[in-house]
Amino acid sequence: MARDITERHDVIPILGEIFREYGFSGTSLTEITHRTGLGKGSLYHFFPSGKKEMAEVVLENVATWFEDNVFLPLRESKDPKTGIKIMFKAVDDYFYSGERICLVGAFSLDNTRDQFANKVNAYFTSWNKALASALKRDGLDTSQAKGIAEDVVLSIQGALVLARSQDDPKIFTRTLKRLQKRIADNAHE
Amino acid sequence: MARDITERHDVIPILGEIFREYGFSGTSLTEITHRTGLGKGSLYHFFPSGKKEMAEVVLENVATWFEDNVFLPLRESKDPKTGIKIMFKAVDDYFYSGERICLVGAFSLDNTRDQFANKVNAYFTSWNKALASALKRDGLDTSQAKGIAEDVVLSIQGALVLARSQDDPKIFTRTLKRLQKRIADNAHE
DNA sequence: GCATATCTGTACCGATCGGTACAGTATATT
DNA sequence: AATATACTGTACCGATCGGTACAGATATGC
Repeated sequence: MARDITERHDVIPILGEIFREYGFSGTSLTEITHRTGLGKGSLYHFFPSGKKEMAEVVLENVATWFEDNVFLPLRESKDPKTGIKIMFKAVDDYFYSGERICLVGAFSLDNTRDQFANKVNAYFTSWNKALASALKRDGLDTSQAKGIAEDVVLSIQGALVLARSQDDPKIFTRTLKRLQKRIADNAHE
Repeated sequence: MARDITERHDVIPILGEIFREYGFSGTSLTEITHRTGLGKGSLYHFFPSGKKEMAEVVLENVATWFEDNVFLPLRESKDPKTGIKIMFKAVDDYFYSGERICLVGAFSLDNTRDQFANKVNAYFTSWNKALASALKRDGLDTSQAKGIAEDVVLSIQGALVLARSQDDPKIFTRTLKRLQKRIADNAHE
């Protein structure tokens, strides 16, 4: 036996960055072998079903990260305001203040959308619901909470697209601030 | 001589839809020959530089459509409110009320971003500036106008991403309404 | 109707795609 | 040390990639 799971685990973040850069169809195994330092032999040992499995694992990895660091605090923080604060901090960290794009967002525009539809859909749904629940516990009525949650989630995605296209990460950080203010303004009405 | 430019012109919208569906790297010439009904011979007659030229032409086509139907009204409508109204209507039409994604947005997340960076960048910059100018003429100060313009443009992009991922176009139409209301609320403050 | 220019189908190219086969090497267990 | 299991490098596969060459069809101008 050997390092087994550990090496596989180490490779996942690298795979994530590659898929982020090139998309699913744009990512070649050659690129993967170069960046990971692993030959095809190792790659197919760790991911017997090939490229698709790699993408699925990466997607799951992203999902659990957000579950632990974003959705859970939103749902279960004693003070919902704290949960929301944690969310914005985590999001800012995760996307390197706008220098990194959202893998899930990228996959949802690709034709890969069909192949990974469930996971992509679940990611955004979870986020939306978790945020809406926090907003409700903060005193907003259901429809208000849903509306603002949707607005926030979609603005974050849009900000990432725009920041990328303009090569200006500040668009992202500005947007995050604007959204936090919007939530604060809506809360004490 | 023959139909010449006319046929080439007819093919562009089809190319646009294909690139929208598959992204740049995901689109194959085989798919293009199938959907357009043109063989490689014709394709390379009309677009001597191949796939990249096709994408560039499509991108230019999108840009001029938005210039004519969105940016120009925003900049030059006598009543800025009318210009903004025209924008929202045109955007709703263009994206089939959320059933169609933004080609430019998709390209800005792909690795193709590097190849088409200028055009992608220009598209969003023009939109932003045109909308900000309309908002200023409507009485907002410069920084307010810039902020709201950015917010609107990025929200539209985000709404398209989310609508696609959730397979729910209503997210898009809802967002458009919300944005119009936000502009109206900000105007008479 | 003949010449000219425009278009198009087909066959083909080298390169690269994702994926497989498998012998060989490392690592652990006993 | 022997054996079993986990890993890895390499050679190779058929399919498809984007792109080219070019002969033949089609249309236009005169």
